[in-house]
Amino acid sequence: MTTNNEESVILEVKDIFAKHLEENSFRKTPERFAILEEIYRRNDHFDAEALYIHMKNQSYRVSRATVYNTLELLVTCDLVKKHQFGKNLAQYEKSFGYKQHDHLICQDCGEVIEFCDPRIQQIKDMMGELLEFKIIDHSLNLYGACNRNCERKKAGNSIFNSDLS
Amino acid sequence: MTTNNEESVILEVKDIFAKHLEENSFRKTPERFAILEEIYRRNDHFDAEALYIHMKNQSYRVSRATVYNTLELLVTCDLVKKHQFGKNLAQYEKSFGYKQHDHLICQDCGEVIEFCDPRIQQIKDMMGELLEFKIIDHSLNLYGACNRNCERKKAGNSIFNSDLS
DNA sequence: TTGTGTGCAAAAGCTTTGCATGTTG
DNA sequence: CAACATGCAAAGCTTTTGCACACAA
Repeated sequence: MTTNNEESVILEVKDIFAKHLEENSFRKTPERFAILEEIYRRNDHFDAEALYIHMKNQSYRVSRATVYNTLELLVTCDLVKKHQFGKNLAQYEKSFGYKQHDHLICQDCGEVIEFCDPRIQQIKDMMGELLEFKIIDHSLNLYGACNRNCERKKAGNSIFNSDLS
Repeated sequence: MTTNNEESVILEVKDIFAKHLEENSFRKTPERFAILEEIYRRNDHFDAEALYIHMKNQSYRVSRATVYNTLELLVTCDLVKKHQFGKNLAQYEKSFGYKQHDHLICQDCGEVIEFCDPRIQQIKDMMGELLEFKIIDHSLNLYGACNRNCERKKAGNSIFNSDLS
């Protein structure tokens, strides 16, 4: 993950966001792009308040209302994904260029690990057909306890794949 | 689902709850058993407020604090399951004697359909081993739109509205 | 009798809304 | 210039907490 790559991703998602705003006659404000950039410089799961505080700390003048409003816009155009990991607190993560993945959450330390499994897509397809539902989205969270010392793992965050297909 | 069967289930879960309370030196209060009974007479997904209102409407004197406290106890001893269907609102359902199942949620009308798929257990087992996690629980929600008339359903069955009757 | 549980109301925490001001198109 | 977006603060909602009283053990 080079800095150059990060920069090019940011340019790309800004472009996507700009198009989305244009298509829906929303205004291209500096706040909206600043929030998008801030999100794409992160590599973790975060809540709205953390994002707001982090921008404040960088002396960026932005309000909670705008943060929430922009997050909603970004979710709508699939640049950001919104999660609920068992608490009454929405968590977000960037989603452009990411493979569909699910989450394993340690109930002791809160660590979130990502994983992929093709069977989940099979379940979606099958249940959609069986129950006559048009399935748009899903959320699969596994809750448990990491077997090793939570504190050390809290630092890192990894993506594992087990692609059976 | 005969009434006799419902009554015997209620007796059984009250017994389980009583044992759980004893084992943990919690007191067996009438409120706690009344809430348990109320939950086991329902067949839907409900939120804490709906349960509270419903008991109030039956002239049962109970407080929100006790409802939340008791729900927590019931979740701990696996008599009730707690869900988050994408909103900042916890939903509950009785869980004794129920096969493990997951949920399909209509984003238009809020209808909740339950389904089972053995592959989810396979995913849990595999990911637990692969990622060295002891998996305790999971939540799989599929979100989408039911292909048929949502509006009719919206009136009768909405998990997002309290049953005040 | 003792200490936990309860009811009530206030507080806390996350999110949304109203309004005056600023800025995009 | 008009309409929409923003900032700020207040309000809304769900859930938790503090305190005095009640009651289970």
